[in-house]
Amino acid sequence: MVGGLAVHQTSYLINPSSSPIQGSEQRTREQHASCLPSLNQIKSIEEFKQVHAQFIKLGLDQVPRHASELLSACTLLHWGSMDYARLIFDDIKDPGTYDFNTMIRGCVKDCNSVAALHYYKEMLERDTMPNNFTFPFVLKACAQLSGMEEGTQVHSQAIKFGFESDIYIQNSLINMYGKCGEVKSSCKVFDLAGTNKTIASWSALLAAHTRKGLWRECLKLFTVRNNEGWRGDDTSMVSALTSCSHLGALDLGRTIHCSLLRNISEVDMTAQTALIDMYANCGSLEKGLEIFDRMPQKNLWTYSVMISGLAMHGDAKGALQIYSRMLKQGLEPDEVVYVGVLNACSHAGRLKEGIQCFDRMRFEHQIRPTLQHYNCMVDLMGRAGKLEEAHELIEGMPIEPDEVTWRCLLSACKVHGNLELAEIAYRNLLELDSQNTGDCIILSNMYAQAKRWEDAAKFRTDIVNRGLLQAPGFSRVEVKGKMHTFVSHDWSHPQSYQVYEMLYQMEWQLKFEGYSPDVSQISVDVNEKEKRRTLSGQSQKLALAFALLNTSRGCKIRIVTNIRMSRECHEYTALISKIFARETIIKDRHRFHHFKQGQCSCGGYW
DNA sequence: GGAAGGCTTC
Repeated sequence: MVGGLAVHQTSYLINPSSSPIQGSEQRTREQHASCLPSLNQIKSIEEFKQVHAQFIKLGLDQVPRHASELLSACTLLHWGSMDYARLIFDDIKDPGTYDFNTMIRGCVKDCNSVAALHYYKEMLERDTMPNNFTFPFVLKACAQLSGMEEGTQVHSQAIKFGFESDIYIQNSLINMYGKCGEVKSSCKVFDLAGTNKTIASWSALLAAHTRKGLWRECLKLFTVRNNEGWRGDDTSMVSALTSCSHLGALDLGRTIHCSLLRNISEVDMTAQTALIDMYANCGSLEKGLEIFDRMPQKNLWTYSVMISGLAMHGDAKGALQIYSRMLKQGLEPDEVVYVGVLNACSHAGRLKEGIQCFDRMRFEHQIRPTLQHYNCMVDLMGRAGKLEEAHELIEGMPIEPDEVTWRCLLSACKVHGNLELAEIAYRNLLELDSQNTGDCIILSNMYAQAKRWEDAAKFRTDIVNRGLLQAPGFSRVEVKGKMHTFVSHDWSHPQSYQVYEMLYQMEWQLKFEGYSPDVSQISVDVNEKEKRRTLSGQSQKLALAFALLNTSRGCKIRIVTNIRMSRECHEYTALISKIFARETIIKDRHRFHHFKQGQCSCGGYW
């Protein structure tokens, strides 16, 4: 109805009552065809069907050129329909390379890569020669599938057909290997491209590294790219920003932000979202919020990133506000949004709201909870002290719990001192063959706290007997755009001597504040002095001392660590932030802690 | 005769 109306209103159609052309010469047909609307002006599939009917009436659908045009309009325009396109394609007596390419391209656009590969196969079976346009589409289908086997085959066929040095195909290959996680192969193709390289070659290469978690390498390549004079490409910058975000590299992230503003006339939504994520993940939540508030348009990703950012910083109120704004805007939340929302509740101990959101996700938004959601819930309940309920939830889950699930329960047991349930959690971790030394250490510490030294020691020897290696705890701090990494009792840094001297001064001042380290968390039965020595050399403290030495007053200190903040370290940092009047932001394995004037943003709940 | 490549959240 709507389509019909549109057609009559625009009146560029031939009067439907006029007689069809009976096999008259091409020219008459073409004259009629010229009265038809330009295919890319069509706004809906209904309208398209009417035009298609006219083509059939005029016999134009059998003219190869027109048939191809109809096909590509139907596959590629926003209203397009692959089901209908398939009918048109099946009607073409002898489809050419262009038609096959159109179908492959359409299937890829429709995210139906399997169908795309079928058309490619059919193309070869019918001896239709693929051309330089065919391979980018087919490779994109392989990339969508993460199909390394298919991708490699197509790669050899591209070589066989002589397209080895076509830069579009090379870029598609870099992308395909990247999506398959084969970064080495991406690099190989990239190197082979030599001076052919374009800006897209770089961005595909950077994306391949980011996807694989090779963030440092991504940033190194990004620097090389910049030094070679490539500018003004926001896709590459998005990959670089993502890497900064994971590394906590704020200074570099800021530099990229500046160059985005300098080189790109209009920063798009994806880049802005990546900026918000970078700022939030690097400890500068305010800056992230500022960008978020200024964005005239936001999509699901933007909201999602902002919610997770606020959650990580323990701002549950803010996260829930953004979540309602998102709903008000009519956006349908997805499972990732709910991971953020549940995390926010968990980090702030908002048990009631967390349970409400969990229900809303399942019943109102019809999202089946994933293991990640259940893990958030176990964490939320456990840390709020509802240990039995958390245990019940695990037992009743429709999915098998994993290591994370039991570890959430274990650490909640540690916080609330429930040894009995901790033992159950630990047994389950053993059954899952967990190789994590942290689990043994938690239990060992719990026994130590209960003064059950023998049991504590048993768990320590367990670590040795099972041949477990403790992943070294490290802390990173960025000073003048350069990352410095410290492990516990580290002497490898060139400034180590000064760092330990600073540490000594810090502890001296802490003593004046009446601080005495809580050594009860150390499960080895050694003397007090030895325990104190263990505590004072922790990587976070080394990083803190280093930052105090190398940054000026008024400058915020930002540290990223891979271990979970201990009570002792928390109290230590809070006091240092007061004594040295330095705002200190620490990102531990789970969240951010903002220390200011002796207080922490988490309010002691983490 | 006509078409093409790269990016973001847990």
